[in-house]
Amino acid sequence: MNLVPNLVVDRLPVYLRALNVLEAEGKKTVRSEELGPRAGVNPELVRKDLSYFGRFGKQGRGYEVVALQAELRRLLGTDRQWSMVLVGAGHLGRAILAYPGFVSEGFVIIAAFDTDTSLIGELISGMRVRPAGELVSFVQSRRVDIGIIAVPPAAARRTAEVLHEAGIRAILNYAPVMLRLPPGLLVRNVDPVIALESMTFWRSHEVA
Amino acid sequence: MNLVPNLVVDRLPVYLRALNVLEAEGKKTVRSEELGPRAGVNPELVRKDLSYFGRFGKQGRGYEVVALQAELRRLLGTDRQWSMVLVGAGHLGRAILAYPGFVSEGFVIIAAFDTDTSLIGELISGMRVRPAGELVSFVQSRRVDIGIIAVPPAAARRTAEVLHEAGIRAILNYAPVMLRLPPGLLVRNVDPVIALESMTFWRSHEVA
DNA sequence: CCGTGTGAACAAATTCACAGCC
DNA sequence: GGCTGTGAATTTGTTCACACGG
Repeated sequence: MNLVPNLVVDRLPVYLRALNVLEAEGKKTVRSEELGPRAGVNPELVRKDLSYFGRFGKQGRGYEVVALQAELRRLLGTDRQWSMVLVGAGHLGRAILAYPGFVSEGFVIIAAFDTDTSLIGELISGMRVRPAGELVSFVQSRRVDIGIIAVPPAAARRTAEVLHEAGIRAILNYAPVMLRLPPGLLVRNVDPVIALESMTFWRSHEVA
Repeated sequence: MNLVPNLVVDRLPVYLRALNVLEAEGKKTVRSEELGPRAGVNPELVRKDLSYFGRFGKQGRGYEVVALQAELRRLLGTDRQWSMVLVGAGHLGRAILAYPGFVSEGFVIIAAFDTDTSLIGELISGMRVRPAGELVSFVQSRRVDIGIIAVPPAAARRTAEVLHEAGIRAILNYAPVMLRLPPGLLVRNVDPVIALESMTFWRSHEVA
């Protein structure tokens, strides 16, 4: 499965999102001609991408919405739960704890940590904030799949190192810094400013 | 400037991030050999990418950190301010209003809107929440470059339409839905679940 | 002599176009 | 007849390798 291109994998969640909408709309089947545009790609790319993993469609009919949904969830691993720990319980951390979109897709935050002693013990969205010093022992005593970094930029690298040393191999990084990745560690950045800048570039270079 | 590949443009903000770190570290110059890894790409790609826009380096020396920073900011348009309106003042909206990373890069939120009457008039991070009904007239009476969508998924498409009709041509979408884009409208999605799923895919297919 | 800038070689991704199945 | 699945053609992106400037 290492022969599947990265870019293909990155589109699978997008297809799943589109299927969730189709399911909510009560559609039973969908053609690549419709699924493509809903995911922002063209139809033949949908077919090509899916063909890396199997033959999920039926000629003359298209794809069964619910079946393809289940198939993608299985491929993405979201047919099971993934447990996460949050580091940083400031504004961003609070919003992350309150975000309803994680649990519905199988991502569960099981603990939150912060260095700020004034926050420790506080309940945020029903979650007690623990002292950062307990992070390593917590991770080592439980199955934790993913670490979420929501600390200030200056603390991000150190936090990533601590998480990695504690045995975590996947990090969702909200801090606006690029983390240099040790081999075997997966990192995804959530960085709205980078997203904004890729729009302002085009707006700044318009011919009009 | 339309001949510049999209992928190249997407990497410019990443280079800028790396340069910001280098500047904070007090480095005066940087070679592509160092800048590449810090941005998660290899050195020759840095040189090739930058060469689309000019010759910023000096042979035998590398790039001047501050000068390249300024050059990239100019290219990305972040040498000026971009004004944004926020739609949705729930948990997510609050975190967005409190996020310090926007202003430092020239992105300023000038108004916040919500449909929830119990929120209207409330002060969040010093910003008064306005009724959603005032959104269109506000946008039409001011220069607003970017709309930020932080509403529940079901309301996202309608919000995008309203922003677009009011004349906004760039949207930062935090709602977990893919917006079908009218031509001329730029959209970037900030979706942590999609980021997570592209990691769980690989973790689910490991040979080990 | 070191490191950029860049054409040329290569690799990867997307689109085309159609055979085959429902 | 309609739509998938897929090799082949094409386009796009990356890496190589080296000439050239500081």
